[in-house]
Amino acid sequence: MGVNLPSAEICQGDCAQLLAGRADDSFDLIFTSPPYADRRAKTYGGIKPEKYVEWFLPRSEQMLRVLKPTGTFVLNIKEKVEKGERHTYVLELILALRKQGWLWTEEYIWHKRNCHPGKWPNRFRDAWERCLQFNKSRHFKMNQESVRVPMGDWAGKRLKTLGKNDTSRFNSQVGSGFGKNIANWVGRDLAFPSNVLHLATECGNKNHSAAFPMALPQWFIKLFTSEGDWVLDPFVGSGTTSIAARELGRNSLGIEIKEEYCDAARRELKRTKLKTGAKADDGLLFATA
Amino acid sequence: MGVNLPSAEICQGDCAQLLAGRADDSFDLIFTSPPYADRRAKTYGGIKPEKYVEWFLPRSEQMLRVLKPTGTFVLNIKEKVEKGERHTYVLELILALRKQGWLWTEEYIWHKRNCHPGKWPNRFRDAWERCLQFNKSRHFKMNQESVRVPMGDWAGKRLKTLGKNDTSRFNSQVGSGFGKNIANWVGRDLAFPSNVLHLATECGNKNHSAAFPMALPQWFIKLFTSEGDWVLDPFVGSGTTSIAARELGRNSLGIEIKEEYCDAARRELKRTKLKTGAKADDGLLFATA
DNA sequence: AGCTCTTATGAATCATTGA
DNA sequence: GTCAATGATTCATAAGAGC
Repeated sequence: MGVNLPSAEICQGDCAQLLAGRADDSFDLIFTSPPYADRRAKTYGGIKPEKYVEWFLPRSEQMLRVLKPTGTFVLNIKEKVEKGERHTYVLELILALRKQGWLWTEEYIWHKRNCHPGKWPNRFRDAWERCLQFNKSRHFKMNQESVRVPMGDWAGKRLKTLGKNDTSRFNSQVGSGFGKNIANWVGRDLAFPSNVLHLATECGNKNHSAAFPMALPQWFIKLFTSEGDWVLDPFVGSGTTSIAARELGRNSLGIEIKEEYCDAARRELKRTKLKTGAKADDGLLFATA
Repeated sequence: MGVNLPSAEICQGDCAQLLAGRADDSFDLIFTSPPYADRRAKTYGGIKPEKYVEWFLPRSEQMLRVLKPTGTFVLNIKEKVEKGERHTYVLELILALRKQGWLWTEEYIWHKRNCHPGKWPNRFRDAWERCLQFNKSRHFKMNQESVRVPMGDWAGKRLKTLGKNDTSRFNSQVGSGFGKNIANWVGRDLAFPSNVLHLATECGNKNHSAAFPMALPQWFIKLFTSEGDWVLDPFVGSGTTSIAARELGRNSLGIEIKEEYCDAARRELKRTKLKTGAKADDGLLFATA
């Protein structure tokens, strides 16, 4: 039993230390939402915005080491407002991570469909967060097909009768067959998404208030890993990333410094739905540093 | 005639020089979409990404001077991809503008509902651009009520067609600036928007193909100015910002280096619909450097 | 007027080819 | 070797034509 089941490990401790004991090139995806500056003050000692980059770099250095060359690092983050201004520590972090050896491949926008209510005289509600994609190499794994979305009625109409536009564009090609081109569209009812994700925040969740909805790590896990791959979240909080990984058949390691969050994450993981025939806690490893 | 009409001036030349002749503290809003690095090579000589900040700063220095203390500067920009990475010149520009004395108040996201098609092995289509808000002081003018939208899914549809409909309905002048049809909604629940704007690019428009839809400057003009205020676009292109300003009863100065764009902007401005009784070209000033 | 269907095209990006 | 030009790929929207 459990041989083909994904393992899910939750470790209590600081990822700066815990990752040091892990092997090089062992994870396919790092997805995380680190404690934002000045948030969770009790947990990480309240990182000051001015010290944020300095605090982050030793941790991202370990992440760079344990990530496979074809792997991806997705950082969900948003700068806070201080004295009426957006703080610049996220911009500085991006520049610093590039200096550390990361490639800044892309910036996805998570559009929070239902963002926090509130009103201020000088700004509107903040309805988006950054999902920064970093890589070790330009040649990383990406399963675009796994996140395709239903298309408009464009394709069906288009295929009935080809417009002049298609014909003329096609004619500009030299020496390839018409059928080859149109074959891409036959039976196609799914379109590739863009770099803007529309996800509602999960509100009204009693026990654990996660920083992001399950759908967020799900999307990136599907996109950047395959079944059996390894997912790491060095600031796993209440375990959302680990649960998403487990449900998708990926192995995972979640690191969390706060004991209560670890407990919550482990509880939730045990309740995770698995394939028929598996015991709920097969493959679960709950080590403590 | 024309006493209460907004003036609209289009000047041909480089804003670095032309702004030098303008008075301090004379504009309420600067809205612009500068030539992106390596784009519009024929017009601006194709600014190299590495040189972008250096190229921009003398111009933004003038902007800082001519902006009123309560005014706002909105910069629509997006970094290009180079060798598989997002370039960092926009991040560096934000940091440099702060050093120059600007406050980075907010970053709005323009979500392009119809972004450019295409497929690549390592990224999805780019569906968003930055609208960076900068100020001279924490105490700037902001008319939040002017951009409220009805609650429910009607809001999305309304925003989508904001440009065209508002344009044709403006003659009916309602204090809200939305046009008469919005009057139907007076008394219903209006909600404040968030910092994510959902607007389609205007494609398939033969006469003037603007980099951004009319609705984009319209939104910021309503938000950050009142009737009779002064709007500046130092890279006005085909005149979209100036037209939006004029239709909303704001005075405007548009600067554009390329003669053909100036001509197009002037043509469009003459066609702009105004309040009843006004001659179409009342208040228009088409100076050439 | 209100539909449907046709057509054009947009601040794109990457791999390949040629200078 | 680097760098510039070209071709291939792709989808949401609006204008316009036709009914």
